Amino acid sequence: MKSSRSPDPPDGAGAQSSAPARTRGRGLGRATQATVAARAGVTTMTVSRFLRAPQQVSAETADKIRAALESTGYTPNKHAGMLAGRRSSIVAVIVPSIASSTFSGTVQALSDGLQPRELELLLAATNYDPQREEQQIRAVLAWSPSALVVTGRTRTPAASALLRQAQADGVPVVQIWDFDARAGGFVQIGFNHTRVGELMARHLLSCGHDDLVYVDNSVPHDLRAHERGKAFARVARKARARVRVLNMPRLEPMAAGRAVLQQLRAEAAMPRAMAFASDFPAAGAWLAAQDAGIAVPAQLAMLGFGDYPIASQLGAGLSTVSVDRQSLGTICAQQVLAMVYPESSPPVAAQQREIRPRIVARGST
Amino acid sequence: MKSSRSPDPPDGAGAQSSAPARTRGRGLGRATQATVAARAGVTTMTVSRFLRAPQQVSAETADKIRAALESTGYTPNKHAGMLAGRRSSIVAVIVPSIASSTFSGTVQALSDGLQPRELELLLAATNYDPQREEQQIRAVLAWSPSALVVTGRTRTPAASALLRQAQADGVPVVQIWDFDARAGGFVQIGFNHTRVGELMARHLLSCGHDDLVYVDNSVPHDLRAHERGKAFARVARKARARVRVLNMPRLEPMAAGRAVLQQLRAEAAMPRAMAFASDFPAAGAWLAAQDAGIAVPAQLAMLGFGDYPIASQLGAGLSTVSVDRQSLGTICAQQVLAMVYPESSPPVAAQQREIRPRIVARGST
DNA sequence: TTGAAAGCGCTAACAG
DNA sequence: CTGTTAGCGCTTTCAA
Repeated sequence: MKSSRSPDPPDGAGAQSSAPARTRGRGLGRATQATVAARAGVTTMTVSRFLRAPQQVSAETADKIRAALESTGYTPNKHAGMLAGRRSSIVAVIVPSIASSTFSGTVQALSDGLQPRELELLLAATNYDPQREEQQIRAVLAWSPSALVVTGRTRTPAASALLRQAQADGVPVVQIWDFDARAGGFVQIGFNHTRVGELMARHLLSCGHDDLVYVDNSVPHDLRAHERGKAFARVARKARARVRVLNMPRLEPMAAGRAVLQQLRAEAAMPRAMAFASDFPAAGAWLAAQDAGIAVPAQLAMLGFGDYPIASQLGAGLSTVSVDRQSLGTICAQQVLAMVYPESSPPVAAQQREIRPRIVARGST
Repeated sequence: MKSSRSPDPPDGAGAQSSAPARTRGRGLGRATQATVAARAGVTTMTVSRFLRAPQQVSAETADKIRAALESTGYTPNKHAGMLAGRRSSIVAVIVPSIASSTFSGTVQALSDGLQPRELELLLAATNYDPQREEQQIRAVLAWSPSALVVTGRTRTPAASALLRQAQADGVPVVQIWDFDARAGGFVQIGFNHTRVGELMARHLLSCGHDDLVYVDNSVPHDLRAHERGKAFARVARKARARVRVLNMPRLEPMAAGRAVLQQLRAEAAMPRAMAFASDFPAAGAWLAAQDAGIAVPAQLAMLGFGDYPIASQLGAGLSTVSVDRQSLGTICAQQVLAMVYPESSPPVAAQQREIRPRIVARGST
C-alpha cells in the first residue's frame, strides 16, 4: 500500500487515523488530491478524472478512490481547479441593493435557476453608488467569473469599459432590470422604464384625471425611477393635464409615502391622482389617506409600481404596474446558462428577454 | 525595451497597441503579472510586490509599473493569488432565503460591513432545505472562504461535521439568527427564539387575554418559527389560558394571514388575541380584520414579529417583537473581521452577540 | 530594493 | 484505463 509516487502529500502516504490528519506545510493543511491518490494507490490524475468523469475510471479503482475520498475528508480546491482548467463556476451579480424587495426576488430566482448547474453566486450591492459599482465590477472580475450580471444600463465610463473588456475576454455579461433597444453591447433582460412611466400616466389620464402627481424616489442614482417619472410627466403634459413631480423624503419607503401625502394635505395641495415610484410609498400614502378619511379612488386615485404582495392586500387593492421580478431572475438564469454552456442549454428567445410591464387595475384607480 | 526574461507573457513583450491584445494560449488570454512585468522591464516579483506593498518598491520602478498596469488593462487573478498565498477574501454566507426581508436586511448589513475590507460575499440560499444546505456548505468550502456564515443551529449531522471540520482547518464559522447558550461549537450571533415566544405570550397574557392563537409558519423547516410557537403555547397553557397553534396556508405571507383570519371567522372560532410568526401574516390579518369591521384591539388583539416597516404603518400600529436584523448583520461583519484579521480588528464583546428581542407595544394590543 | 527558484492544487495534452 | 509532463498566475522564501 505504501507508495511514494506522489510528490509529498500533506497527509503523508501512510497516515493511519480515520480522521484526516493535518500538518502545516505551505498549503492549507487540508487533504488534496495527492493525499487521496496516495491512499488509493493511484496518481492524482486518476483521482482528478474520477472526480470529473467517473465513467472513465475502472470500477475497482473507483472503489478505492471513493474510500480514500471518504477517509481523507477531501474537499476540492476550486481555486486550483479554476487556475488549471479555466472554469470558475462563479456567477457574479451586482445589484443596487440586497435588502430591497425589488432586487431580492430577482436574485433569489437567479440563484435558484443556477443551483442545478452548481454555479455559485458572488453577490455585491452598490447601494446606488456608481463609484462603488465600478470598484465591484473590478473586484469580481478578478475571480474570473463564468458570467457577470449587472443592473441597469447606466454606469461610469470606466465601468462600461471594464464590462466591454470582460466580454471581449470571453466573460458573458448580462444587464438586468432595464431594456432599451438602442443600448447595445450587452444582453439585456428587463423592461423599458420610459414605457412604464407612459403607461402609468395614460392609465390615470384614461380614468379622467387631469391633476397628477408623480412621487419619485429620492435616491439620487435610482435613474430608472427618475426615467419613469420623466416619461410620466411628459405624457401628462402632452395631454394638457397638470402634473407635478415630487421627491419623497429620505425615509423608509412606506413612511416616505405617508409623509408625502400628509405634506400635500397640509399645504392644501392635494392632486386628484398620484403615481408612485413603487408600491411601498404608495401603500404608505394609501394608509395615510385612509387615516385621513380620504376616499380612494373617489377623492384620490393612487397608482403604485411593482405589484408587490402588499398591493393586493390594501382594501379593494392598490392599482399598480406589474413586472415579473421573479421570472426576470429565472430568465436571467437561463440566459446565463445558455451563454456558459451553449451546447447543453437552450437559448433564450430575444422576445423573452423583454419583460412586459402591464397595468394591474385594482380598486385604487 | 524588449525583454525576454519573463516566461512567455500572453501579451508578448513588445505589444504595441494601447488596447491589450489577446492571444489564446492555455491561459485566460488576459494580461498577467508577467505581461505587466515585461512592459515595465522588471520581474513578476516586483509587480507582485508593488501590488501588495507599494512602499517596498522604488518610486521610479513604481511609475513604470503603474504605466504598464494601465496600458495592459491588468486584472489580477485572485484564484492564483489564493492558491499561492492562501488568503481568499471570500466570505461565504448561507441563508434560508434571499428574497425574505427577514434575511435580506441582515445580508445587506453584512455586505456593507465587509465592503471596507474588500471581502466579497459568496451567497447561497437553502430554501429551508437541510439537504441543500449540506450541499451548499460543501460547495462553498471548496472556495476556501476566509469565513463561513450559516443560519441557525440545526442542520444535518453531515453538515455539522463539515462545519466542525472547516473550523478545525482554520475557517472561522459564525452562526446567525439563533442564540442558544447550550449550543456550543461555533460563535453565535442572534437571539433566543424560545425567549421570543415566551415574551409574546406574556405580553398578550398581561393584556388580560386568555384565549390565544399562535399562527405558525407552514414552512416545515422554519424551526425557529416553530420554536417560538411552542414556547408561546407552553407559557399560555401554564397560565391556564386557552391556546391554539395554527398553521398558515402556504400562500404569500400577507395573503396567508388574511386567509387565517377569514377562516377563523367562517368557523366562528375567533380568539381574543392572535400572535403571528411574522409581521407579514399579522399585517394581512390586520387588514382583513379592518375589512370585516373587527375592532383592534378591542375585539381582537394582534401581535406580530420582526418589527418590519409595515408594522408601524398600520393604523395605530401593529404591536410586535423587535429584533434588530440590521445590527445583527453589522455585528456579524465585525465578528467576521475580528476572526479574519485578529490583529487589526477589535473583538466583539460576547454580550453584543446576543441580540435582545423586545416587545414594541403599539395600538394593536 | 530587486530577483531566482520553488511550489500552491489541479487539469490539459499526450503517451502508453 | 492510467500515467507523465508541463503549466495555469501568483506568492513565499531566500539570496543578492
